[in-house]
Order: sequence, then C-alpha cells, then structure tokens
Amino acid sequence: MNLKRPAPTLYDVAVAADVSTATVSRCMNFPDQVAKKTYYKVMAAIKELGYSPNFGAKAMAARRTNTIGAIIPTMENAMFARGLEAFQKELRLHGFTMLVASTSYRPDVEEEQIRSLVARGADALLLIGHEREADIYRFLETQGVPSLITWVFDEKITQPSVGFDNRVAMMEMAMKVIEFGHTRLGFISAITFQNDRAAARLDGIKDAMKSAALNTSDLSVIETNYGIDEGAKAFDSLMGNGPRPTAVLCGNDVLAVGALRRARELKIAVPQDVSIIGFDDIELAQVAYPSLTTVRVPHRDMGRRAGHILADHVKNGTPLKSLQLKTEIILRETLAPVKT
Amino acid sequence: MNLKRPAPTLYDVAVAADVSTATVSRCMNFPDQVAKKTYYKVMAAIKELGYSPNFGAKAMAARRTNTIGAIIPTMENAMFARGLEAFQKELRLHGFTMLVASTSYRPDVEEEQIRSLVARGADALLLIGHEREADIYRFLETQGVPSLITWVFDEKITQPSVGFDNRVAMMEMAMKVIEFGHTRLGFISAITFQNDRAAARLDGIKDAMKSAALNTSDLSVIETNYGIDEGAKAFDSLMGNGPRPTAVLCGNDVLAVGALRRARELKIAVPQDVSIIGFDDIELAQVAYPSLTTVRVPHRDMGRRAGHILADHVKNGTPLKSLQLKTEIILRETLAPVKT
DNA sequence: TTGTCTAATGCAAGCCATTGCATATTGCAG
DNA sequence: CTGCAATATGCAATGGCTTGCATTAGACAA
Repeated sequence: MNLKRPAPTLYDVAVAADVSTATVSRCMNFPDQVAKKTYYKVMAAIKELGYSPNFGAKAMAARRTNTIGAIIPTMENAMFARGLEAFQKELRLHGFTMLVASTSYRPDVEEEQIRSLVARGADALLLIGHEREADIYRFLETQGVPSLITWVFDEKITQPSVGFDNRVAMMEMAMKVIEFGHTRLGFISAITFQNDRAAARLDGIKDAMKSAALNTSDLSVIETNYGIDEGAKAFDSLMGNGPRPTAVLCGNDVLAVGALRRARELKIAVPQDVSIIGFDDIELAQVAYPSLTTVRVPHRDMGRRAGHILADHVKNGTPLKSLQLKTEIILRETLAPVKT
Repeated sequence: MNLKRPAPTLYDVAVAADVSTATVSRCMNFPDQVAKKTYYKVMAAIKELGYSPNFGAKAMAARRTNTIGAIIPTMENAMFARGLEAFQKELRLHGFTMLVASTSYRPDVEEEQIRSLVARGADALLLIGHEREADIYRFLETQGVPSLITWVFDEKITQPSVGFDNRVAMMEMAMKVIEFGHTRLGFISAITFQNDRAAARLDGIKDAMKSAALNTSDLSVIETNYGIDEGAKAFDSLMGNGPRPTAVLCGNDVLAVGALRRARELKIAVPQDVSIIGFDDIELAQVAYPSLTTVRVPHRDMGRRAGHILADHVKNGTPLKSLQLKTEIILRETLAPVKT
C-alpha cells in the first residue's frame, strides 16, 4: 500500500528539462543567471514532478540553512508565544525559518534541545535567560553557532542579550506598591532555581523594601510552578499563616489571576482587603476582574528586535549587540492604597 | 574575530579515536554493535572534540530525520499551544523531534511552510483542519510524507484525522442555549473563509435553530479576526443594530471574553440581559468574570493521540487511523434562561 | 595448536545539492 | 562574415554521514 516512490531529485528535474543539475540549481537560487527560456522550461519540469529540494543535501552543500532556532521553557505561556510569533515574523522578512523547541523548564532537556537544533544546522540560536552551564556556551562556541539571550538584560552578563532588567522592573513595581502604603508584602514567585528571571524579580522586591527602609522579613515568599491553580494555592498559604500581607505581588500574570480567583472564593475583597499585582501584561490581565495591575513587558518588540539582530548578524556579519528594553507599570484595579 | 574553525566531523573523531568512521557512526546509533572498549574510546574522543553530528548529512545518508512537523495557524492561541505541547511531549517519548511553523491563518504562508518542513525532511506532518488546495495534498503524496489532520473530525473527509466534529459540538451548545429559551441569537465567528472549523461551527448553530424550528434569519453573524478587542468590537455591532440577540455565541473563548468585557463597559448585564457563550474552554474561560459557559475541547488529549498515531505510523508502519474525540458542554455563569 | 564460528571493524558506495572553473553559445561591432 | 565579449550552461569535486558487504580479530571447542 505504502508504495512510496522516492521523491524526485535535482537530477530527475535536470533530465526532464534536458539541462544539467547545475542549471536547475541556479534556477532555484539565482534565477537571473539563467536564460529566461531555460528558466521556464525548468520551472515547468519542477512543477510537473512536484520537486522539492532536499534540505539535508542543500544544507550540506551550501553550508548554511537559513534556519534560526528558538528554545523556550514552554509554549503554554502566552508571553513566550507572543514574543516568538513576532520573532518568527521578523525572521521571515529576512528569509529565515524559525525552529522552536520547548524544555518544560528543565535544564537537561534544554541542553538536549540546544544540541539537537545545532545538529539540525541552525545558523543561530535564541535562548531565554542567561543562566546555564558553561559547557553549553563552550559547545556553541566550538560549533560556531552564535546565540542571543532574551527576556533578560543585565549589564553583568557577557553574552549579547535583548531584554529588560527583571530586577529593576519588579523593583519599580514594588516601590509603587510601597508608595501606596503597603508594608507587609507577599510574593508568589516562579521557581527561582536555575531561573534567573524569577530570581531577579525576587531581588527587585527586596531591593525596593530596603530602599524604603522596610524590613525584608515582612516579605513572605512562596515559590510555585506556572499555572492558575498553582497561583491560587500559593495565595491560600499566604493568607493562611501569620499576619496577612496587604499586597501580594506575583511573578507573572497567570499566578496573579490564580490568586485573584482564590481571593474571590475566599471572599477576600480585591483591592480593598488585599492588592494583587501581576507581571507581563498578557491579555488575561485586562480581562481579569477586577483588572490586574501589572508590569508591561514589550514581548512583541523584544521578539522583533531579537529577530532583526540575529538575522542581520547571520546574513551580514553585523556583530550581535545587546539592547535594553523598558518595562512599564500598568495601573489597573487590583492595586489600591492600604486600608488604614 | 569570528575566526570559526570548522566544526569537527565524524572523520575527525575517527582519527582521534583511531577507528574508522563506520565505527564511530555505530557508536552513536547502535552502541551494542560495538565492543565496549572501543565504545568508551570513541565517546571520549567525541566529548574531547565537542563533536555533534551534522544533521543534513545524517538525514541524507539515513533517509529519515526523526522529525515531525506541525503547522498551526498561530502560536498566540492558547488552545493550539496546549495541544502542541502535548503533541511534542508524546513525540519525545518515541524519539522524535517536533518542528513548528505558524501561518498567521494565511493559506499561502501555510503552503510555504508545508514545503519548507517537507524540504527539511520532516518524516510526517501534523496539520490543522482539512481545507486546503488539492495541489498540496498531491505534493505531500509525491514526496511520500504522511500527514495527519487535527482539530477536526468529519466523516466526509478522506484524510486521516484526529479531532472532534466542530459542527456537532457547536450544534449541541446552541441547542442547549435554545433550551434556555433563547430565540434571537448572535454569533461572533472567526473568519470562515478557508477555515473549515469556523464554517462548521456556524453550520452547527444553524442546524440547531432549524431543528428547533427557529428561523435562521433570527441569527446575526459577525465574522472577525482572533483577539479580545475584535470580540469586543463585534459585540458592539451586534448590540447596535436592530433587535438585540438575547444570547451571543462565540467561535472561541477569546472572542467571548472580548464580548464579555464590552458588555461590562456597556453596562449590559451578563447573563441577565444577554448570555455569552465561548468555545474551547481555555483557562481564560474559568477566570473570566462572570465565568464563561463554553464547549470544552480536549486539546491535550488530541495532541497526545495525534502524536502517538503519527509516531507509530512512521516508526512501525502502522496505518494512520482517524479518531473522533468528544467535546463537552461546560455550564458556568454566562448562560442563563432568557428574561421573560 | 588448529579450525570454526561469531562478533567487531573497516571499506567504499551512495545520499542530493552547490559552486568554481571550463566550455559552449549568443549578440553585436567592425 | 569574423572575432570578441558577455552570457549561459555543463562538468565534476565536494560536503558528512550511513550501511551492505567484506574482512579481520577473538573466543572457544576439539
């Protein structure tokens, strides 16, 4: 049944069009080096046979693939999805294809995926966050595959990166919260282990408290996985033990929305009894009820610029450069002055 | 500066380990065909040199890539993201890698992406919906690339598919709405042009109305793009002209949430003044306020099963089979009996 | 020790496109 | 018509890996 005749090759096309394989190849890659008449003849043959060039052979012969790989923790997160979509669109404009792989936040899987994409001949790689084994950077070096870090900007790191300063972004938000009179804070964080973004955000809150002369022991932190239910559970614990925080900051909007839902279930009024603050400003934030005060991250812009820089580097050899983007505090309904 | 020494090859490893390239190749692909001692020696050399096999060469020589491609309309849609994540996880279990490409709902881009993934040597393809040019199916045939359709199940189509019956799913929902006494319905649809899912859902509503002896002229339909704001705008128009519908069904949850938001802005009470119904049951649905009545689609299950079927087919030649999954009506707060 | 058989390894022919260089064709001035 | 330049085409080497088949080494029995 599955009697698959082998796919036609360049050679088959050449025979059908009665030219050499070189000519067919040029028709596809440099049409203006070929006489018009020949060109049409060849194109007809290609169409006729349903020919499609073999990527492997092409990559091998041409020593480049016009492919750029992106490795993200998860696709289920709207913020990565959005950034990637923009990244891909930008790459398309430059004639590149994007390959995505996701790691479920697991460093071992990430390493595997990096190797796999490199093996596939990715001309360059987009990575999220900078924290990974030195081995991996060394490997990329040996293989001659340039990489760009995103979602992060930190003067201290040496790799080129396009992103924002997670610590400062969260610090500004926390300072705003403190301005509103809150002194006992809660923080529902993503797992900080091997996640520099999450760790930096936590640092940001602490820094804000210090600069306001608050005691960081008045900050209760819960680390949890990504998900609405996880946010809800974390909120539960925060409200359970000891003196309640009057404002709960969250590492991302999804956690915040979970907290919001749980607050409603517990009949804790937001923002009257407690303020809830998110991070990312995904769509969820504005349709949540009450609508979520959060930190807007320019995901699309980040994806677009990363795509531009990377494509430019691979095509024209422009050196990779770092770029710091700005975040913005979006005040909506879930943040209010503390009750006195 | 960018003095990249060419990446090490099989040959380099062979020399370093003092064996033939064939042996190195076997170490990587069939370790048990190699003497232990040799194996360790080779592995040491590989590590030492930072060797990584060249995918193109490998693909060409082995005539398979262990890669399965997935082509989706957009990554920004949580429902695709979720299905894909499950699909990928399943593929990983079988030793396959997933390649994703998105099309922005544009058939021309889709065709391009299909060709591109095939050219990259995808061993099989996952496609969304069945409606596309015959040319494309013919191309896949010539290339000998099997494909599986998802998000859709329709006895009338010949391609193997794993999905649900969009028409029936929406029809059941509409019948439930009608049971609640609604007779003037609105439908905020995704663009139906070249989108069989959207078209089928519209049909489903009409069928439900007919079977309840309602006049389909009492159905106002607005087609719009994917997005919260688009849903909001569409809701506006539905409420603007002529007799208002008492229930507004939506082609997906995102549109529904947009409608919900606009209703709040317009001070139209949901569900007292108007019921709003979504489709997909993404997380958004349960955190929306009021929470959204919607149709639950088993995205994860669909992704998982599609992955299984496709992997099994490529690895073991098991014929592709179709599978119909069931959807479920999730009653939440946005649907209520019509006011009398 | 020798002979047999199996396990381990090596040889070398592909796989399919690209591309530098050589050759053939064409157009046009003289 | 010739001759030359410019353009179009073809030849054949190349890239890195897999794998069928041939060969060698090693284990074991006699």
